[in-house]
Amino acid sequence: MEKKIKVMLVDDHEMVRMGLGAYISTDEAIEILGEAGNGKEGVEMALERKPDVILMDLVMEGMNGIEATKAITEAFQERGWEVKIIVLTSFIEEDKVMPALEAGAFSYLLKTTKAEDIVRAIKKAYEGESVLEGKVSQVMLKSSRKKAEKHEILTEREYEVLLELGRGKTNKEISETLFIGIKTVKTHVSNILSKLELEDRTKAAVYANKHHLVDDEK
Amino acid sequence: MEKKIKVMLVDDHEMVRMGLGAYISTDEAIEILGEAGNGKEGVEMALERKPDVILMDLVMEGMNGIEATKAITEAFQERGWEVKIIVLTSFIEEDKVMPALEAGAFSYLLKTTKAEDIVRAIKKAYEGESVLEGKVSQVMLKSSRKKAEKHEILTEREYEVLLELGRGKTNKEISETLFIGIKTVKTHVSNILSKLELEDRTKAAVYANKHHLVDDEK
DNA sequence: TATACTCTCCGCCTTAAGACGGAGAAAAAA
DNA sequence: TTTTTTCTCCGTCTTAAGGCGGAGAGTATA
Repeated sequence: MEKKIKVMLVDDHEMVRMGLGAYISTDEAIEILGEAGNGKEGVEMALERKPDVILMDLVMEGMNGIEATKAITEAFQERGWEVKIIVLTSFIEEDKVMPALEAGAFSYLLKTTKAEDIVRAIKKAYEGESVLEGKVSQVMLKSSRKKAEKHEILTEREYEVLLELGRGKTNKEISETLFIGIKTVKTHVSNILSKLELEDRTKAAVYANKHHLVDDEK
Repeated sequence: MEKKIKVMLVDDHEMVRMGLGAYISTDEAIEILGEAGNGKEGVEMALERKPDVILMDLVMEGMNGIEATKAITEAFQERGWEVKIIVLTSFIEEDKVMPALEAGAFSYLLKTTKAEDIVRAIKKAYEGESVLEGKVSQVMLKSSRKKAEKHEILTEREYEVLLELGRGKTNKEISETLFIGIKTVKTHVSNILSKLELEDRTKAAVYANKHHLVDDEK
């Protein structure tokens, strides 16, 4: 029992840190190395204190959890250190599961997870065993067997045109934006429609928006 | 000091409840009456234990915070009881601020709020003073002085047509969905375009999507 | 080198869109 | 009761869209 698992918390919710910290530190095998309130702080503290396990929130002001995870993973790799990052998130954010894992997250838990299960996950992570929230594995499966999003078969130029379609532009407007002839735009649009199996530009615009291809600020 | 403020927590994150609970109960003027892990439980417990103040999470599985707030407010009003509900949320969910307040929320705080400030808010709520996160007041201002969303000047029927446009339908498809003639659809579409100051159906479709008028499931 | 892909642009043709103006019926408001 | 709205539909006219086929130039790839 001489060596405790050194854990760090990164979360911008003070009360979450308090709750987690309080519960976790009741476990003799674990010690809390420190807490950080945002990604940047987290990265710095991690490099300073070399934790074994980091509980990382995803949604944070400034540097978010994915960026912080990536930064820490890379920095530790360079130095030959090791750390397991457990991503904690409020609810399944489907589109962030894969990026988080790619960024180097080792486990993925929901914040609704019971405290004792989190402690268990920390121990498992320390021992090299990854824990993924049930729903997460489903998301992974879905995204792996997902027949490559249709729009991925578009060429680069076609994709650009699709974005403009998603903004509601006419062929003329697109031709002016991309500095090409209207005829060319029409060719691209036709190709896009047939590749995406859509009937008209309006459906393409809806497609682009539904798939969050377009910037969302009104 | 004989009478403590009776507080209840409703949040589906056990660790938040633990953190909040632990901190809050260190304050002599406050006692934790109980914790609930979802809206339904929260409503039942509130009716049973008659708390003075409820800290209510907004995002929860099953019955969410807004519904729970409404249910509790109504039930207490019927019985002539009083309770102050403080809504807690992870980040500014602009579109939920007003609904929450309308449902009867007394204060609105972010989860990033420091624990001591939360305690302060509880005491103020008990004394009848509402606390609104700075950003919240801005949102309220924005939504109150907001020049009625353009689409609010649409007639009911036009609005229905706009929804179909947002789904990418053609005039013919819309006419079949709404059981009206194509000519009629065209009239509606023309009116919509001129009212919303848009040039074509594609822009209308984008508009509908950007304003979340359309159901979002892919 | 030969092949394939991408981006660019042409003409021709058909049709869905959209503007403009008009109008009847029903319901709500003045 | 008169007026206003709303919903419905008509005809006409113009044009943006989109399908089809072809093609030259540049670049990546086998």
